[in-house]
Amino acid sequence: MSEQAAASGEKVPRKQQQRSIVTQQKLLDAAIQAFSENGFKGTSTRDIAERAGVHHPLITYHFKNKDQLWRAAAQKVFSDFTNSLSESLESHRGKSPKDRMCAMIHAYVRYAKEQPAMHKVMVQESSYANPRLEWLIEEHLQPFFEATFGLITELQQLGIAPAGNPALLFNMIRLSSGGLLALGNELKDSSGIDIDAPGTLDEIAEMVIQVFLPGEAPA
Amino acid sequence: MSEQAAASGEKVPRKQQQRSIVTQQKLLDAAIQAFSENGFKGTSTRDIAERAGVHHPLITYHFKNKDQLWRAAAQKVFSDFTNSLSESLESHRGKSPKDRMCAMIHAYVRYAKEQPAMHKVMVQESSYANPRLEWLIEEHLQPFFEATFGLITELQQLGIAPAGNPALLFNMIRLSSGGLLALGNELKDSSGIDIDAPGTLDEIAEMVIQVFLPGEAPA
DNA sequence: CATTTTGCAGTCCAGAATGGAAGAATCCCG
DNA sequence: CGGGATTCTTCCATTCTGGACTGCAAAATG
Repeated sequence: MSEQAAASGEKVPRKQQQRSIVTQQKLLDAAIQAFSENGFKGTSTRDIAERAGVHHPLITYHFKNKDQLWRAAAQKVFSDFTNSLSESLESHRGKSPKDRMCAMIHAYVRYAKEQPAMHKVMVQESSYANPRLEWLIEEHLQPFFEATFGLITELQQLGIAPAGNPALLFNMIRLSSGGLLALGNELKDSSGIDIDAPGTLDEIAEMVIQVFLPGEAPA
Repeated sequence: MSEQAAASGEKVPRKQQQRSIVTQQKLLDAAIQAFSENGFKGTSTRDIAERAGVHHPLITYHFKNKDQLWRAAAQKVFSDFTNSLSESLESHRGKSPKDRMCAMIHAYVRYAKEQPAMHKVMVQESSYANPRLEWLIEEHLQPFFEATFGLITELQQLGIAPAGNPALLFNMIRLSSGGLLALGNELKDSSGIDIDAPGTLDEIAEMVIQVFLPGEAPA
């Protein structure tokens, strides 16, 4: 479309400069960090800019306003997650439902460690009804959840996962996996669990599997 | 000590007036609500005062500052919880470990519904190391957790709870129970789970029990 | 290399949040 | 009912917040 536009006399936009990409990236990373620590209301654009090492009016320039910056940051977190997940699922295509679910849990735990902001942001935005929560659900949670409910139901029919409301079961799995990583700072002092220790991540994933998928896969 | 002080000539403080107690209560309730919605940084003392229907300098008067108000609010939430829990445990004294744990889970779910602020605040304060988190752990979480680890270990030895790190297991139970209620706003739209529907609370508790305590109690 | 667009620094503003001072109203207790 | 403590209200100075604006620097394009 844009080349056609050029042919028809409309101005064609120049390509984005490298330094601009770097600035946006720095702002997004800082925003994810800040928003996950202090929530939307509790985060000032100046704080984000400072973390990014950038003058604060650049936020207006690159993202228009605080709300759009939040959306861009959330978009990054969740699409990175989706990529990470589908990569993992890809390599387990054709395997048994239990294998696929196990792969999913491992991927989820791994990403929750790498980006604990994902879980934190979900909890924070769920605190009260707001447009960001609606956006989050529609854009990212719904599609992912609905795709997974099917797998859960299948596992229940195979006797691998316990019976009951699959949506409830799925959310418990999600909270057990993601919640632990989001609580990182607390767990060390309250329970002696060090999520940075090597092996802890796999230990968590394996325990989730053991608890939520206790049945053996049929031969 | 204070009566002796009066005898020895020191001035004895007058008793607190009723209206003062009411004001403090209103402020505490408003604070719990506000802090759980927007976190510590995201909450302004003026917002709290407004929710409480009270002039904002009264916060300074009654609680000295925002930090102390937060502590008083958290204190209320957690000691209410502790009371609710020990009441439930009291009525199951002498029962089997599994019965006691089941009672605990039901009590936890019930309280998490009544006061979702408890879970939200824990997640929010865990976002980064801070003095409030330290206080929370030392004052409320540590004691509760350590008391429960023993019960979990016992259940594992009886073959009722799955093997593995008891601290990890306990935290998964806690997150599965409390997390669902804290996500209330999200679950309805993302998963079709209505935590306000009658029976949902028991359904959650029963599923947690089914998943985390699958073994039968020995006769 | 000249021109034009893109990206950035610095400044500014109106409104909101903050802590706190000072005085008025209310209530307890003798 | 009066003195003294408690509780509340009004007001202020300072800082913070999101966002707008201007002009300069840097890079892309021909």
